[in-house]
Amino acid sequence: MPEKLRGFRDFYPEDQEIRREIFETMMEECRRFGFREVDGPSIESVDLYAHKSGEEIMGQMFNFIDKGGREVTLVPEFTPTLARMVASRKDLIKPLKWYTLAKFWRYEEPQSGRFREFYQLNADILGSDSLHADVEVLNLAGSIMKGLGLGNKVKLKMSSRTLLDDIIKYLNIEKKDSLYYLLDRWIKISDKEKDSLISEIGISKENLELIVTGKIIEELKSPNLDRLIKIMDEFNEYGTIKIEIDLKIVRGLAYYTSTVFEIWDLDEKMRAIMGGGRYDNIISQMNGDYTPAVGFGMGDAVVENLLKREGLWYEKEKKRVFISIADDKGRKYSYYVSKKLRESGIMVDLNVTERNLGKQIEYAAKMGFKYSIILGEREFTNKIISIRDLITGEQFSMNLEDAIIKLKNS
RNA sequence: GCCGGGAUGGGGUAGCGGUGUAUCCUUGGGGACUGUGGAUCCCCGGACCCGGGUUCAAAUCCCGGUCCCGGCCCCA
Repeated sequence: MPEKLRGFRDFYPEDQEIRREIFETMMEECRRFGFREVDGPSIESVDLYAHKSGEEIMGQMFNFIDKGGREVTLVPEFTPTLARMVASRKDLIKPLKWYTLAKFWRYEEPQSGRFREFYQLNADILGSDSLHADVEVLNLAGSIMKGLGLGNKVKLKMSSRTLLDDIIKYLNIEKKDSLYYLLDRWIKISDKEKDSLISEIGISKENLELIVTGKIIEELKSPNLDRLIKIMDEFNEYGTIKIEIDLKIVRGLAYYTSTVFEIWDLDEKMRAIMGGGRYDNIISQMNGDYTPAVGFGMGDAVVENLLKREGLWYEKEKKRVFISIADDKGRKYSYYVSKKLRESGIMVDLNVTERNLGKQIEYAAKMGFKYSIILGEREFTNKIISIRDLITGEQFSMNLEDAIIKLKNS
């Protein structure tokens, strides 16, 4: 039997149904915030990602030569596609609030919370450089967390590239990139590596401490700091999840310009659940029109890990009805009954085997149905249906109209 | 791309050079049951990841690959 490809996943019903509910929760929250759904291609030209550091990025993309000789890749992220879509439509009324939930691919080694194919929700506001756009995007992210039942399990960590640049200037640090690198990897690297980076940057331990702990903001005056604090104040005004400044949040992407943020589980045992920030220059790099933007991406894998850890990975109870039949009259009657029930909006499954009644009811019970309707000559002749509650064992007979009311209300 | 640990029916496992048909549990299918339950009993199906090598003999030892779990790099 052929194996599935490394880093790819099969989703069986018992998991897929839960995933579907989670995705619906995310997208419904986007719509409630006034975001509109968009989608893009699954394959793009590698040129679209060329603004990132050259050849090195190629090893992390699922790229190949297509039959026409084009160098293409399965899309590794949404933002460049989004930028292209916005740049090529000058008639769009700004600001845009767009979301998408799609599959993305990266050719990397699979590990906890990371696969080669994954789903990612993206939500962005384009065409506003106001801090209120940042707030709206963050409120959406916080509301999604609440909607998933994770409101008190996670926190939002904020920083700002421009603020960090102010700090670098204030403290007279020359090796900016090395400092970014050090902060980004702060939790992961050993003291020895830290020391070597510290001496390379030429920063004093006291000053570094001010950055890492965030205490630096108490003595710094800067419009970028004011902006960040205003964002946080307004975010707290709306009130969804915890928020804090963490100057160690850098994010790897070159295109972020000011605000950057991540959502983490409270004890920071997992990877970031969501990440994003403000990217004001990508679209103008494509068509010259200044279109500032802010948004985030949230993958499915870490969310799933966290929901499982918190015991929230389970299917909400569903009302489901299975029709069992006792004889040929019942079989024929079942087509009429199932059609009426389905037309009234009730989800109905029915027996598609030659099994005897006992086996049918056993099947319905094992599959987790709440009710089994039983149809046979008796029901057909008397124009009734019998409903057996598979949890309590109670059984009633009634006419179809009353049964529809009962099934819809239970 | 690199490093560590794994892989035995659908799931979980025992066996770790030779011992009869590879163990046990579970799941799946059928029957006992011609209009009523996950019980019970009976029957059936189903596995040593792939390829080389060592050996009289390999599920077992060695090498390579694949996939899984985790970590590094990177993180969109």
